[in-house]
Amino acid sequence: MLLEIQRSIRREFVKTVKEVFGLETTDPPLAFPPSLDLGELSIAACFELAKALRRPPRKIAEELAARFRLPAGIERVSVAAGGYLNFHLDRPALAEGLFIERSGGLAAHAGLPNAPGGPSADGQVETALHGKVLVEHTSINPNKAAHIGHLRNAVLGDTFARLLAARGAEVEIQNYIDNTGVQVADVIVGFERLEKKTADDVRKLIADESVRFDYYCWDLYARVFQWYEAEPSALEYRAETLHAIEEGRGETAAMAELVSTAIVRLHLETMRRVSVEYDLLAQESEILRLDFWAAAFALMKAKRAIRLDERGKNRGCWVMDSGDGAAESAEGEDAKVIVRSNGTVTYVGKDIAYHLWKFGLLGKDFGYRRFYHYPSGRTLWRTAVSGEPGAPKFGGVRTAYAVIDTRQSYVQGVVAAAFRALGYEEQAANLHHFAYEVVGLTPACAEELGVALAAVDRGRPYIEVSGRKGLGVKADDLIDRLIEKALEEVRARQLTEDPAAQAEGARRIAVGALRYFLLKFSRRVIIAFDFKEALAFEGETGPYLQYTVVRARNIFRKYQETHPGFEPQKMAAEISNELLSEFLSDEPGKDFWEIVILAAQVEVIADQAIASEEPGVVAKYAFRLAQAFNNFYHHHHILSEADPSRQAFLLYLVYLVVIPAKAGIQHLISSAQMGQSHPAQRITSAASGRLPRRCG
RNA sequence: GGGGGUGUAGCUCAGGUGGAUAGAGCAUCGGAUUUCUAAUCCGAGGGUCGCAGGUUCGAGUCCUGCCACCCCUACCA
Repeated sequence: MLLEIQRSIRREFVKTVKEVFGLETTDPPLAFPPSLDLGELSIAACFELAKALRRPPRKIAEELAARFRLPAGIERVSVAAGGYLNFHLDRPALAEGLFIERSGGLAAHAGLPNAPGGPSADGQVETALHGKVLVEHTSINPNKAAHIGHLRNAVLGDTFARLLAARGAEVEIQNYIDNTGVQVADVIVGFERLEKKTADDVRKLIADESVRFDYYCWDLYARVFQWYEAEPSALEYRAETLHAIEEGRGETAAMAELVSTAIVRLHLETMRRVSVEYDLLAQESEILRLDFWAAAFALMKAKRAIRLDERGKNRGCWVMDSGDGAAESAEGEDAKVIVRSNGTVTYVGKDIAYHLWKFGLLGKDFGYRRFYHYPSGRTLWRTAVSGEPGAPKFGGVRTAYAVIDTRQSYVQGVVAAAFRALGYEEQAANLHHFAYEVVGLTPACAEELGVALAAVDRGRPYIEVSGRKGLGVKADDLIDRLIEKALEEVRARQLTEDPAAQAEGARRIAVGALRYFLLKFSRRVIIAFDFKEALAFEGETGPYLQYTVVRARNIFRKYQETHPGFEPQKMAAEISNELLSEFLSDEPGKDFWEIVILAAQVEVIADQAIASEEPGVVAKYAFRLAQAFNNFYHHHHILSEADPSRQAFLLYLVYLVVIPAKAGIQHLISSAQMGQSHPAQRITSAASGRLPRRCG
């Protein structure tokens, strides 16, 4: 609704400028005026035009205002201050249109307004929503338990994917599994050398229900590093083990397969607890076994994207001259090694191959096998050397997002540079490194976990987590703790006696709190994790949002007790245009209107979040909306309202707010699977140690 | 050395491709309430937007130079 209005204002502005001044302009940015007295949407572009036209901006704005043909939904245009062009919406019309959209659809709007690539999506967002979109996230090394850093990755990626889906994109979610890397090798070294275990021993350990296998590996991994430090010669085992795994030979490789698969299963369970699911596990083992690299290598040699370095420190290596403007590779200093002098591929090389496959540029495909069935009905597939029938078509997308921590920006840049060197400019532009910062621990938190800190460390803003030292907060421990605390709160409130219902409520609240906590920060800032903050249920938190919706629903529920058959979504018929203008008009209706206009912004905000790759934008919005509602809730007691038409209007208003609030919550926080939700709950008006992978 | 990030209230953070009076949560203090269960609401105090220049009608936002902290810059992933 609001998207269409914005679009028509932009279009009309460009047209009017051309008519009045004979000047070609681009679409002007639209902003929200500081106060609703000034209107709902504003354009500041007249200040800019003043230069070209050599006239005062205010005069320009006035002339444009006089000639502006008002698009549908706009009541009037005004000029303010030095030259702002402000647009005042037709309030009853907007409320009505919004209600119709939100209340489910109406054939009249069938699929039109915000369909992907349709007229309303913003230019840059349009590309993202067009065709199938691949989101790669989580990608944890399968060698030990997941920690909070991994949760941040998964929650960011999952929320972003939900937002894309809500705006109409077809989304494919992949989790890259580096099951043949050094991280796995290190744990295998631990099993084989430190614990003298056979593959069969490990198999028994995995089956032993009294042992948390991922926690076991967490400790073992730390022990292996202690050993490496005490005895550097032990590093030879690491190289040896890695080679055996890469080549898939012997009991070592079998054990690695056993361990990584077991850990992957545990990671899936952990992520399922916070409502994160995947479509495909893309494994490095298949990238190796199916010679994806060979295909990529041939391509790169043919297009001369890669060269054999014959001198300097990289002698004998195939390298790429890195960076964007790298003309000045003095003695190969700026070159990135892709193939080592011993002929093996580096991690970047494998990643280039994987990404080429993502865009369907490799000319090869994986085999696929079913791996896991989610209770939600989704099937998770896993790559395999030889597949089984029935697999959907994976990869071959036009746009791909890879959620990988920011420390790997350089490496990801190399992948994009490879694309460009191969002539895939468009794909390089649609290959998004969704970079986010890591999660550290506050010094206090680290000490709480039993780490002895030096005085310098105590003064730091955060302490880096380290898988090698076994320092970090395990995801499941945190979730357990949150659930425990939520359960106390649920019991204290005595909403229900049923223990099962209490447990379910506590679980939902815990997940909501955790997901919101991880989303409320911009992805660019380091989160210094602290139990007190993460366990908070008040203020800007997930439970605050959840409770807001509960309140709204309770109003309807109670009202239904005295008015059987009442259905909020059918109120449109009862609320006349006159009533709407009466309650939304300037003076008395300002507070109401403020909420309506805020509630109308969901799609605009969602598109903004997609364009900026910041799910946090939606989190902030959902919070503002909840705040506005809670304020309203306290000032207007609806059920005891004596005036029936006023009461009807208030109920109508609650409905307008609760729909986008619910949609916001579902996308950010909740466990509900969006695909199957009621159309009105979607964010579309009518269409219905080191971190992940490459780190541990 | 090179590349990137961060620096905004006591603390943790928001601040559309420059715009109209710099915001929120927490914490502190003061109010509201036996409810459409308050996981709430209202109010108060609290700011040299790291520093210095520049660009222009207008800068927290853009440019330049500094300062501080962090990350990357492996034939590791």
